[in-house]
Amino acid sequence: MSENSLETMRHSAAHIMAAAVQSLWPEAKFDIGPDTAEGFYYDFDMEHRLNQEDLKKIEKAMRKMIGRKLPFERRELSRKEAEAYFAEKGQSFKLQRLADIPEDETVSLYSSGDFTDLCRGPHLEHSGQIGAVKLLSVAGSYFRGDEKLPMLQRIYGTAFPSQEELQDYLNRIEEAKKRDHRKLGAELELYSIHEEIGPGLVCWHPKGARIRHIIEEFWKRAHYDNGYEMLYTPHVGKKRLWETSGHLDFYSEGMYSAMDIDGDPYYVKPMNCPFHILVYKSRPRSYRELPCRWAELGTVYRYEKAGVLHGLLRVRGFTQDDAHIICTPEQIEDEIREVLRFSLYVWKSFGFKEIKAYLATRPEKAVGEPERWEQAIASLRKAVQAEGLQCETDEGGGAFYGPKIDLKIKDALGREWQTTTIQFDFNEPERFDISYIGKDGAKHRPYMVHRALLGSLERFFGILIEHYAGAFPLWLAPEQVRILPISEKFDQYARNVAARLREKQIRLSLDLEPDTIGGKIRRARNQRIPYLCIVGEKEEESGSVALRSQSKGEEGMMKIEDFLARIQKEIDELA
RNA sequence: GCCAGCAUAGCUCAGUGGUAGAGCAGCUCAUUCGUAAUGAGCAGGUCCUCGGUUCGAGUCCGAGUGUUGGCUCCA
Repeated sequence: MSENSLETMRHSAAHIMAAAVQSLWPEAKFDIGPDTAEGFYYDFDMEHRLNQEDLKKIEKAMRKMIGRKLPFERRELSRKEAEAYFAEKGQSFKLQRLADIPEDETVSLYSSGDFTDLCRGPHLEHSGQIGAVKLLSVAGSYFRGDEKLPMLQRIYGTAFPSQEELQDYLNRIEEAKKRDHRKLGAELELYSIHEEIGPGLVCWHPKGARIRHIIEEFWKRAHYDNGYEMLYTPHVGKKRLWETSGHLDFYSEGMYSAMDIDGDPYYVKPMNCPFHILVYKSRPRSYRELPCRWAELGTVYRYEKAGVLHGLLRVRGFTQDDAHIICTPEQIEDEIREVLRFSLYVWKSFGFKEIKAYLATRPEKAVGEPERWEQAIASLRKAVQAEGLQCETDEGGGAFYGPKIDLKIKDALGREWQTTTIQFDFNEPERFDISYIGKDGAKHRPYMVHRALLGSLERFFGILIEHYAGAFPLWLAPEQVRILPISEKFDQYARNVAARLREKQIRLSLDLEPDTIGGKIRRARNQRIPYLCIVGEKEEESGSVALRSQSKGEEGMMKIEDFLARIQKEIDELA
């Protein structure tokens, strides 16, 4: 049985890679080798530590096998026979994988050349049908992904039908490297992380901070316009608070150890919710004042394992664009829908159009009555449908305290990023015993929803840098315009132009260095400045600038008023 | 945290056991220029840290720190 899909080809390529590894290191033990979204991998266990040189050797052996058009031969056999086969070969991982196969399923082996693998298939007819192959990297990987189990060596590779398609893929990787926010972050002087301060702790430089400020202003305006109020809350709280909230029971591995203040242990906050709840609890609440929509750009600190830190995308101190919505059960559906609508508006404003939803439902171990879970999930589902979002359901994937919707956005390179999260919480309202007085004069338990739209400002900034490849749209650009006089003779005119633009709050600089115009342009281009105004004799005579834009290049002479009108319009449209 | 790499000037990198190098950036001087690099000069180093081997370590060995690619986890 064979099927010539890309997945099948990659899976077959994984087999051929395993065969090549077996030919080079006969003592290797094999785990599994599936295809992935981008290619394939195979996990091995052996004494020899694989390196880059080995990948070349393996690739070479693979090419040979591909050239020999080795058939993939399927053989079905009894569980006993299969066990005997892998036991004889000393393939202990294969024996464990074999034990995972349900009793009623047939056990099949696939052979290609001297390599035989436990495999459901399907495969290509023969290895000659594998197109262009490339091995990419070696990495460690736990058996079954469990950190208590042995660490295996994983080789990642990819395969495409043709050399051209493979080259396209490799070019995309190159393009992604050029956009890497860590590289651009240093080049454009946006942020830095210092060994002396600590890993995962971010310093925002003037240009990065300027962008953050613009994001925050936009965010606050949008929240006020959409019925939210802002809170500011402290960075630390007593041990007792975190016991009440349940964080010390369920989240302690993410929290830093306590500090002593007057003999009392205090913890730095990993979340803002307990503080918001105490604001709610500061006096009795009536149903008339619900929903409460309270937002905060709350800076939190979470312990992340050293190996997972990654630029701005995974850090230990970050600012969540957090909010908590406390409302009555009758309001919950509208509230969820409103949050989702608001989130999509924010994403659109920042230039992200493709968005997918992931709904996570009740896990085995959960708090809260099942009916509440059902109502919550139903309202999440309705909201997603109402907004016409594509949605996948992750059954049992919710947190123990409530179901959630996560949004993933697609960037300019088609990569997905998890950002927005909208989470029900049936735990904390109980633990803090919060209530509201209903129409009936009785106390009722409100619903509570946590939500972060951008996720965290650090992570969002990282995504934004890569999405725009450092060339921020005009409204976000830290330096919107640079004025470049042709020579020092026109410095004064350049200053006059700058003054005209500054009156309109345009962020700009003047390049008065004694360089050639080519040198100045090059420098400005490298800084990804949206508009360059080149000024010389002709411009001075006519009260204009020679415009060069980041997106279109040379655009010719333009009156200062016309230029101002144009960029003002662009800024207003968040373009 | 675990596995495997990497760490030399602000940045990108060369330097295989014998006196630390280049380009760019910086500073100074000259040049006054029309759309992606004007020229010359100067300055710049705890070769990540600590320990070891050696007559001698940027180079070899060990430990630590940071970082990269993964695993696990997640905003």
